[in-house]
Amino acid sequence: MNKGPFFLTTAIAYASGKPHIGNTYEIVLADAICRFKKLCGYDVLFQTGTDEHGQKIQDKAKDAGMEPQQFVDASSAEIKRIWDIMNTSYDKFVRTTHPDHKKQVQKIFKKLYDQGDIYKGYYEGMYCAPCESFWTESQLVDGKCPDCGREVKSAREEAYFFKLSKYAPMLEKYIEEHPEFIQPESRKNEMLNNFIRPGLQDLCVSRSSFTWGVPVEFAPGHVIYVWIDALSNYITFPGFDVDGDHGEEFKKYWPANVHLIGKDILRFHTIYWPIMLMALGVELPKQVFGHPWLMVGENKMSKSRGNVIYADHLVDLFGVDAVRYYLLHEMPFASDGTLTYELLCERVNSDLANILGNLVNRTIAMCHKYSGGVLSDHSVSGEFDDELIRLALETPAKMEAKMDELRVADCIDEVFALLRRANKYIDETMPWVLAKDEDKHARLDTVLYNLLETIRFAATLLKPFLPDTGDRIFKQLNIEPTDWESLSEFGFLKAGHKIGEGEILFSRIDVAKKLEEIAEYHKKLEEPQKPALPEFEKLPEIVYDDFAKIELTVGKVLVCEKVPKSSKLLRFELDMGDHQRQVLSGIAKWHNPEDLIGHNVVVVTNLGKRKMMGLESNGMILSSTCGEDDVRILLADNAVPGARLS
RNA sequence: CGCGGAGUAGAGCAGUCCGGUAGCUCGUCGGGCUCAUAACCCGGAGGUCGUAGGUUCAAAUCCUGCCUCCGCAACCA
Repeated sequence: MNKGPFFLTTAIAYASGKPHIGNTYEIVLADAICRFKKLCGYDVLFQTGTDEHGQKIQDKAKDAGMEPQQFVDASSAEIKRIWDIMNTSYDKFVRTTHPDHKKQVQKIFKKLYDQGDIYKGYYEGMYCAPCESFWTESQLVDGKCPDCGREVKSAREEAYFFKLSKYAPMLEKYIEEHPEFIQPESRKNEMLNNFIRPGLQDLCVSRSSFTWGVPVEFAPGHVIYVWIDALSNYITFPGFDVDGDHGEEFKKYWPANVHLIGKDILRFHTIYWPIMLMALGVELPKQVFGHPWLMVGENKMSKSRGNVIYADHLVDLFGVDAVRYYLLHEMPFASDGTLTYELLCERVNSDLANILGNLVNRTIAMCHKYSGGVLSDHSVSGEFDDELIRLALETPAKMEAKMDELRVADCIDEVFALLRRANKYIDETMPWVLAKDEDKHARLDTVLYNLLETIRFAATLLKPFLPDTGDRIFKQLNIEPTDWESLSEFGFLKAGHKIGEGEILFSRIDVAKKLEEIAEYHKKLEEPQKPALPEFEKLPEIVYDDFAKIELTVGKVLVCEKVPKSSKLLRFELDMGDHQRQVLSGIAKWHNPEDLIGHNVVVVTNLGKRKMMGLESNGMILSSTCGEDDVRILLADNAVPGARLS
C-alpha cells in the first residue's frame, strides 16, 4: 500500500553548541510523525540537519581557537549524535556548509537580484564598533549597546535588501485562503496581525561585518544573511535547481507536507520563506507547524538559570523510550509544556510500567502458566470479547485522524485507552478462575488469544513512538513486527504459535531513590573527568642523597620544532638563565610545537648527552604520563629560567 | 497604554472557535481481585473554571474592566 509521498522537515539546528532537551523535542516529535506516517503507508522523506553559518558561529569558533569549519564539523557531529541517541529515523541529515547547497543559495540570491526582488541599498542604524553589531533605536538600552553597554554611533553600510513589501498582499491572501498553512491557528493571527498587516519592511539579506557565510558572488565582502541560507535547505537538499534542472527527490516530494519548527521562528517560516518561494516561482509548503516549548518547571531552559537538561543525560538516567514517551505524550498541543524529574518518574510508573508493562507481563506470564506458551483455537467467545475487539479494530483509524492534525499526544492516548481496556478485560474474564476449571480451558484459550492479539495491535501502533519497546513486545510475542494492513483483522496470530519469554518492559521507579541517583549523576558530571591512568610500577624507597644527585633546572622554551623525519621528537632550544641549550623530547604526538614556545619547562640538566636522529640532546624535559596514550609536558610558568628545583 | 501567551480539584492538562449536567491522567481515600512490576479493576472525596461586571432562559465558553504569572536579551526551538 502506498498512500503517496510525505515530506517533513525539522528546522535545522544552529550548530553553535550542544542541543538541550528542548531542542531535542523537535526531532523526536518529527520522528514520531514520520514513523507513524510510514506505518500508515506513506512514502516518507524526513529531513533534518544543521545550520552552520553566521556571526555567532564565527565568534564561537574564534573563542575556541578553531577554524569555523572545524568548529561546525564538531558541533554538527554532536547534534547528530544526540539525534541518534534519541533513536530518530531521519532520512537526510543536511549541513548548510555543503558545497552544493552553497552554490545553489548563491544562484537563488543571484536570481532574486537579477529579477529585481533583491536590490542594493544602505543599512542604517546605531552601530556598536566593539560588538560589530547594528541596533535599532528601540533595541538600545539607555541609548547604549544592549550587549556591552558601550556607546553606539549612527552608521550606514552598503547592503542588499529583499523586497518583501512587493509580495505581502499575495502572502496575506494565501494565508487567508489556506487556513491549514500556519498551525496551530492562534499563531496564524499572530503573524497576520503583528507583521503582515502593519506592513512588511524590506529585509536586509546581506552582511559585511563578518565573513562566515555564503559569499554574495557579485559583491565581494558580502555574505548572504543566514536565514536566506538556512531556509533554502528545505529545497536545495532534495535537489531544487534555480535553472529548473531539479533532482528526483525534489520532483517527488516538494511541496513539503510539514515544516516542523519552534514557535519562535514562525516568522521566518511563514513570512520570509513563503515570499522567497513566491519570488522563485516555487510552490509553498503545505503546512508550517510551530510547536510549543519545553520548560523546566516554571522557567525557560537556559544555562544562566542553571536548569538545562540534556537529552543524553536523561537517556542515561531513564532510557530512550521513557524520554521519548514523556516528550511526545506530555507536551500540550499548543502551549508550552514542562519537564521535571518527578513528573517524568510519575509518567514512567503509571503509564509505561503499570498500564503497558504490567499488561504485557501478566498476559505473557498467564499464557506460559496456563497453556505452556502456545496459542490454541480461539473459538469460545464470551460477553466481553466484542467490546475489546471492536476497540482494537477502531484504534488505528482513530490514531490516524489524530495524527493528521499532528495531535501526537492524543494519538498515543488512543493506544493507552486500548491497553486500559485490555487490563479491564482481564478483570472481567478472570483467567485464573477459568484455569481452575478443566471445562473452561477452551474459553481461557480464547481470552488469552484476545489479549495477545490486542497486545500485538498495541505494539504495532506504539512502535512509531517507542521503537525499542515495540520491538521488545514483538520479541515476547515471538513474531516479526506487524504492519498497518495486519490491523484490519483481529486474528493475525495463529493457533499453535509459541510465544517468547516474558521480560519486564519498564521497571517501576522509586522516585526518592531516582532523585538521589540524579543528584549523584550530576555531581559526577561536574567532577573533572579522571583519565584512566596506566598501572605504575612502585619503585623501591630511596634516600635524600639519591634525589640530590638529580639536577633539575627551569628553562624557557625559545624554539620548539619538530625534528625532520622523526614522528616522536621535538627539538627545543632553551634559555637556562646563564646559557642556552638544546634538548630533544619524544612528545611530538601530544603537543604542537608552537603551543610550547614561551613556556617554562623543567629539565634534568646533569643527565649525560645523547644523540638522537643526528642531533644532540643535553638533558631531559620532564613530562607526566597522564593516561595510556596521554603524555603532557610539565610546565613551570610561575618559575624563572635558570631556577634550580629542590 | 510596547507585543504575545496563560490562569479549570493537591499536581499536570482537555474543554473555550460553535454557550446547555465541568472531563481526563496522576495523587488521595474506600472496596474488589490475586494472573501480574504493592500491579490491575470498581467506587468516593476534592473545583463558586483568576477576579469584577455585562449579554443571555442559560456563560469555563461571548463582551468589557481589573489582578497575577510567563515569554519577547541570551547558549536558544
